[in-house]
Amino acid sequence: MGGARRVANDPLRKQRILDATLTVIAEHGVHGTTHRRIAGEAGVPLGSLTYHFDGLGDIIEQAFARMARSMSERYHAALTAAPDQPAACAAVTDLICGEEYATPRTLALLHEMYAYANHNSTVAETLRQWLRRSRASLARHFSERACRAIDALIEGWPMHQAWEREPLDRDLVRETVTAVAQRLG
Amino acid sequence: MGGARRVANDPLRKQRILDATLTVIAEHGVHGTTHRRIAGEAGVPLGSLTYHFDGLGDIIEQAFARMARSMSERYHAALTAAPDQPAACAAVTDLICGEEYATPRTLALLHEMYAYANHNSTVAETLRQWLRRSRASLARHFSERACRAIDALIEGWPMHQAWEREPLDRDLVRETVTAVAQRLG
DNA sequence: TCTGAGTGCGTACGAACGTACACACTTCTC
DNA sequence: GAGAAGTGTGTACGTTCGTACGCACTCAGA
Repeated sequence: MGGARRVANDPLRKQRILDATLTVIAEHGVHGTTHRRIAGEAGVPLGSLTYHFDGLGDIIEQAFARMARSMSERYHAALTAAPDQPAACAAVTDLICGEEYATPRTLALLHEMYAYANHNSTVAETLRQWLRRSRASLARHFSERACRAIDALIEGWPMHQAWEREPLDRDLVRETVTAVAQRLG
Repeated sequence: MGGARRVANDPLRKQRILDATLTVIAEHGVHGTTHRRIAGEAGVPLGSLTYHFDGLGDIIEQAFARMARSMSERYHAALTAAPDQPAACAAVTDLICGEEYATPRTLALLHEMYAYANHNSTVAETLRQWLRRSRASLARHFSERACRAIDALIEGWPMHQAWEREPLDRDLVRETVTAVAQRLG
């Protein structure tokens, strides 16, 4: 019977492995991500990875899914807190310029995810979900057309800026976002 | 003496290998790019790669450099052809919506390059050069502040759109670009 | 206390990889 | 025609990878 069910010794191990995976990807890229590096980063034995996951692809897919979920939540929280459109513009400006979203680690992971999604349909679906949710968060404050333009700005600006020497001009970002929001309704 | 200089049988071989490398990267990602796949795609023997290049990293670096140069030239040509700012806005709209720049293959390669540049300083420098050149092309028609915003749009919009089902709304893009250009000088 | 089912891990193996290198081939000089 | 020098390639080697799997361990039920 199923009664003799043992419980896992370390229930958080799966999540620790996924977090370690994201660290390895951010540091070495997907092309440098291996079972052994992940195990070393997470401090777990090599066999633990094949026990909890169905291969390296499965680990990477779940790691990206985990990242997408946590980013989606932060995104949603930042935008739903805004009472009106000017506040929403400020929130978007924070997302673009801020220290939370546009960290080097996050941007590196985002690039890796976009690149990997081109070759893995599961990650591609995860990515589409996250784009859909972020647009839904924007739609509370902006017209559908404005959403598309602002989404492009949120996407492109930090990515470009990551390769510049100087920090982003916050006033310029806010002015651009506001202009787009007003012009497109 | 150096007089007995033999000439290469196939002087275009290096370029064919680099083009094949880009094809392999677009199809399998950097993480799935190997000497053997490149050789197969280019139709050259395996030993030919180690003869012409100093390892796989060298091949990838030169392939990305080749891509950046050709894209930079197209970018420059599209923008210098525009006589005034409205024409430049149209050119930018074409870059974002067009069939030339925003192809699935090009976008996939761009993502791979951005991701790889985080872990390879040579490719990072190549990327910075290409960003500098594209901004210089924009600067012929727009203020420096407008350049930054438009650059972000060119970057972010096709990348987002690649994951949508429906094609881009050309009028929306043109209106956004024009609005940003006017508002920021 | 004994048993058995489920948990978790150390190790080993086949495959694929990057790279080196011995060797054929071609063309120029004498 | 003989030798030299540079071009290009087939193959083989050492390494590292992903993954499988036998085995130790733990505890619920009898």
